[in-house]
Amino acid sequence: MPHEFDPDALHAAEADIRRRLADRPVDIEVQRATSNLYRAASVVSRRAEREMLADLGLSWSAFVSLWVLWVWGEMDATRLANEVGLTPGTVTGVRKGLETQGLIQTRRAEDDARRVLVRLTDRGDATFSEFYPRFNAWIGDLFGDLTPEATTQLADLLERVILRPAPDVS
Amino acid sequence: MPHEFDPDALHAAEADIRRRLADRPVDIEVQRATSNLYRAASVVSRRAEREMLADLGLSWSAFVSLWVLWVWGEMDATRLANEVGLTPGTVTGVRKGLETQGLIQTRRAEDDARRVLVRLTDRGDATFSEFYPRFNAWIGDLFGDLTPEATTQLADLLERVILRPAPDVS
DNA sequence: CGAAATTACTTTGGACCCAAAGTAATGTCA
DNA sequence: TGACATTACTTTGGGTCCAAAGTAATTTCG
Repeated sequence: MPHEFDPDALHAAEADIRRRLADRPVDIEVQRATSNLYRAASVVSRRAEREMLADLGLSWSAFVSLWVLWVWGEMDATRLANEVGLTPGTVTGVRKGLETQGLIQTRRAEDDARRVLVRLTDRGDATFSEFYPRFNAWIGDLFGDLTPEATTQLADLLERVILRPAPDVS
Repeated sequence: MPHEFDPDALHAAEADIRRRLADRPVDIEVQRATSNLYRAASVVSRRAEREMLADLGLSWSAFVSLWVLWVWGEMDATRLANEVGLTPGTVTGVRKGLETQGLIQTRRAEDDARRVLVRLTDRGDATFSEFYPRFNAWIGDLFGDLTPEATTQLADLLERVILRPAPDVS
């Protein structure tokens, strides 16, 4: 059986933390948000890969790359890396995999031979268009506990964390 | 320079998504929450490893393991895996690293020779006690945009995602 | 123009982590 | 008691990802 979290253990953990660090309530909440953030991301991507993406032979990052290209159309590798949240080096690998699967195709930009333009193939577009509604229903179920308002709020809060600037090292 | 997200690109992305999928507003928010979740987790753990944990030679998971042991005291490897959100196999590796660094020690349970009990060494406890306030200040700054209430709400929303049961495969 | 800097991407090396199979200890039950 | 199941952990094999160094194209500037 694949690895999952134990609800009782999580709740016991929180009660225990509150007791032990009762004099630093703000710290506890920050630590709890941090810990839950990492665990929630793991849960979602692992379960998605296992329950939805395995059929298509896609990793989480490969799937997100397809999603970005499906929504936006052709773009260069640097922008794709930025959108998906990967390093350029990792995108090179993901790209090659998707290219081998025939889901995307790449070409050099005419005006700048350094840039690599990436887009879905017809097959990639058809595959993704067929798949996406199913995926969306699945992921919606994962957030099914949350009202639409709560989902929006979650997205907003996370965005503020993502966009927090790195500390000034000057 | 290490890899970071571009705020402008993220906002442009969202505007574009809204335009292209304007007829499915709920789906968009779910997808946005999912995407931001993964990216926020990456940003936090990567930045923590680079800016805070590199000095101590700790990975994110090793750090969280120490934190759990510091708060709770001795526990067996299975519970540690559960608390940190790793598979048992991964915990074996993390444990060996921390043991080599002299920060934790392990022993077999007297009443059940299968169980491995893990706890901080005196040095591990001292090291972590000295380090934790600095780390907490740093991570607090990362969430600095959020009010205490918003931080609590974020933690709560994430917890609901973590605890969502796997779909029934019966 | 041409050297130096910058940009866009690729390669390399290694850390991390999981799933699945394997090992050893304990529990169950006829 | 003894076969079988279960539990706790470890090992193995492989995928994913990053940081840093490397390559090639383009831009900047004296």
